[in-house]
Amino acid sequence: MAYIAEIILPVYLKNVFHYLIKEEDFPNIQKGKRVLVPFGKSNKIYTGMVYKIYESHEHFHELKYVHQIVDEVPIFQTVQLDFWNWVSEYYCCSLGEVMLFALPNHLIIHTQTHVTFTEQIHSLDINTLTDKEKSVIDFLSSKEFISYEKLKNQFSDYVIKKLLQKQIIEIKTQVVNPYKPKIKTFIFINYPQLEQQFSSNNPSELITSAIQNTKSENHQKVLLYLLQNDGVEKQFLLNKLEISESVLKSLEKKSWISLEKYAIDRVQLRNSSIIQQELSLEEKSLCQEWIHKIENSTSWSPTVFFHDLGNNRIQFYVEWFKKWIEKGKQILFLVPEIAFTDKFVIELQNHFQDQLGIYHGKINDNERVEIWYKVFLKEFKIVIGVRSALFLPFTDLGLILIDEEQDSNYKQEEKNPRMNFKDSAIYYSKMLNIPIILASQTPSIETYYQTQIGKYNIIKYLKNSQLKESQVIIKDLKSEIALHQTVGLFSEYAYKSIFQQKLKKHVSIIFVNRKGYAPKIVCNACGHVHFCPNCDIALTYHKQIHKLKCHYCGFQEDNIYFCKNCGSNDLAYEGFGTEKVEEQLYSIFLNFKIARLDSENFKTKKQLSDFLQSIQKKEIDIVIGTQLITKLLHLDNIELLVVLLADIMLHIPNFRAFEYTFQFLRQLIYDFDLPNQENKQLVLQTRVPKHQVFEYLFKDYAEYYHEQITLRQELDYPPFTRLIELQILHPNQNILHYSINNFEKLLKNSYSEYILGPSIPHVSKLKNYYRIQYLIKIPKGQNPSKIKEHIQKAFKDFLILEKDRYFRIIINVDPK
DNA sequence: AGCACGCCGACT
DNA sequence: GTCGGCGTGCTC
Repeated sequence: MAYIAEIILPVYLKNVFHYLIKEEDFPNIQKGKRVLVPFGKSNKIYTGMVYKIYESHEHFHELKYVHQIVDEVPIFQTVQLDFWNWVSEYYCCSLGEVMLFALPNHLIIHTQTHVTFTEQIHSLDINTLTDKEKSVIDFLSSKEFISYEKLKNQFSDYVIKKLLQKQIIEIKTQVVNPYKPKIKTFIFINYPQLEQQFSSNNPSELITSAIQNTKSENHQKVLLYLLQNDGVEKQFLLNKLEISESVLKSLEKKSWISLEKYAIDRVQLRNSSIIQQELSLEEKSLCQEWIHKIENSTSWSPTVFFHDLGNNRIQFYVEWFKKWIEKGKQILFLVPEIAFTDKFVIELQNHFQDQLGIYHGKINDNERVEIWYKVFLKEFKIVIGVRSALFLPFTDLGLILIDEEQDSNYKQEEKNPRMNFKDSAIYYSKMLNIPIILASQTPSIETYYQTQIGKYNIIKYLKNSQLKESQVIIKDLKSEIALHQTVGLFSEYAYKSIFQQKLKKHVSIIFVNRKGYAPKIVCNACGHVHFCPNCDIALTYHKQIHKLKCHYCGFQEDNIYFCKNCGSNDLAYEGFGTEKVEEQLYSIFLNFKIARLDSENFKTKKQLSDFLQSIQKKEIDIVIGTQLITKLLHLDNIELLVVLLADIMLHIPNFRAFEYTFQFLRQLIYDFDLPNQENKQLVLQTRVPKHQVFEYLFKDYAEYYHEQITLRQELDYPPFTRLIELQILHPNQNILHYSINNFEKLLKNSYSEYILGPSIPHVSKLKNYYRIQYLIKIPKGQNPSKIKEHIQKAFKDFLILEKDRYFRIIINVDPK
């Protein structure tokens, strides 16, 4: 009889792996702990997650042993691993991929292999070696630490193998824990030494004697300071007393002080000073009522909070959060994106101080680990975070709140697991049997539908402040261009308004949906468009850095001055992004101070907060920017917002295009707080001014919803069907197109009535892979997991048939 | 997906 | 004898 553990490994393989458990490890091994296991031919050490433990007497002789158990206690609860499993099944990816995504990088321990000389090197006769071998020896002795990988890059496998055979070099593996605590040095008075030297046990007497015993003024300063502040942090002391490190060094040499190193928290409290707005008594009692309703519903179901509170909603959230913290529960507050300057973060910090964790993409790997542990140890009662915060190891989660529920960023499509974090959070909260609140000012069609059929509860809090028609100005670009009324990219109205704002010393904001200078470079001589070498998409010109970039794969190259096809220098920069608009603004609005705000030129928190300050100080007249500008809209000297191409999203090939555009525009209206501030204006420039989406802005949400839901039903789109998007990829276009028939036969041998396609996707080649796609529309009531299994089986059979390992499949469940 | 292994052709 | 390329098979 043997004990076997099922281990999840962070590799792109479908299965879990089985390992034998050493007898001495058996009492200690547990589901949810990390273990180190040897894997592959070279027995490289991987970090795995114990998923199951069982007894068996079959086939255990072929198995390897668990090398080591990493954790003292399980770092994930059973329910969390069950959730991983659900994600992997629902979104058709491996448990390993879920693990890779769920666990911070620095919690994945790996091995480093490096190459060293053996003892034999001393007795080695250099002349017996070939030139190549000698150069390897030279290379190795020139550096202290050489990884095996590096050596392999530098020299041929053959030479390395030879040297290994001759036992001149050897490969050593070393387990590396990537997490590095932040170490700071603290300074202490070395009292025992002083006591010995000056025979006293009174601290101030000792210091006085010491001071009298040194001529250095700096030494005296330090000792005096330490008398009051023993154990001060080194850097702080150096700055405070304006001394250099050598002063401390010489004191240490005398053994009068000691320097000690400690790990400290990176996660530290940031102070802020915003006056807290309080809810009215009436609002507070409303909150009570809602909480009561949420807590006392007979069966579990999500609650939709449909409101028009704008940024004030955070006050309500705080009120709810307090209730759950009182109960000793943890809270997860998911938001589509956050920056440190975020009003919400500041507000939450005011209320919850060091009980608040902030989790977003810009946090570095080490800090991530610290946050992770604070959540695990329940030091953080509440976490505001972006989607991946869903995988944090809450031990006592009591509430999930999803803000901006309608935001499509909750769906991840770039990599596996291609999951929707909103839907997954709903499922997770069901597993935990805890309440979940989906908050929105413009609920998504699908979410609202669930409230209509009674699956979700709804709390409506709508003040219905009416938007005046005069506040949203829709300008017809097409006709203005025809009549030569436009000024550059601006309608006459927008142009004049910007001048008026300047007279009022206000800032005008211009929204453009695209980064860079121009999204397309076309040769005027031969018509050649400059494409990304890896993708079927034109390169975007970024003028500021003189580079061409692919926004899909990240490819970058230096700007070109001549057409790569015909050599002509007559190149046209078609279309526009923020940079081009900025350039045009300078020529139209002379003597205006203009600033551009996009993720290209604002990489740090400080840049952004400095920028906010300069706006408040009225040092800027016009800001041009992408999505980030929504962070400015609450500032008080801003009354004009111009959207250059308001309809751009209407034209994307997606059944939700209308919904996205509507949500986007409504969101701008709320972020800008138009209904409550009559002096503000939103100018929407469009080529389709009569489009229905603009009409709906002035109408009730219900009207928009009914129209849209009817359309969805007629066209068999969600929520009336479930969609799976399927892409088959191959680096060779011909092979792909030739073989697709074989795949199709396998795919369509069942469920063919639900399968639409094949079709060429919007971008036909991405990262050097050509793609063909299918859309599968599964009617309600059909079991989608059967169909998912069928798809995966079809692809597996297809691979066996084709014997070509370059085929890949992407299964995108519930696509955007 | 990564990696080792083995076969092959090429070059000295 | 030396070297790199590429196809293949496997990972408990």
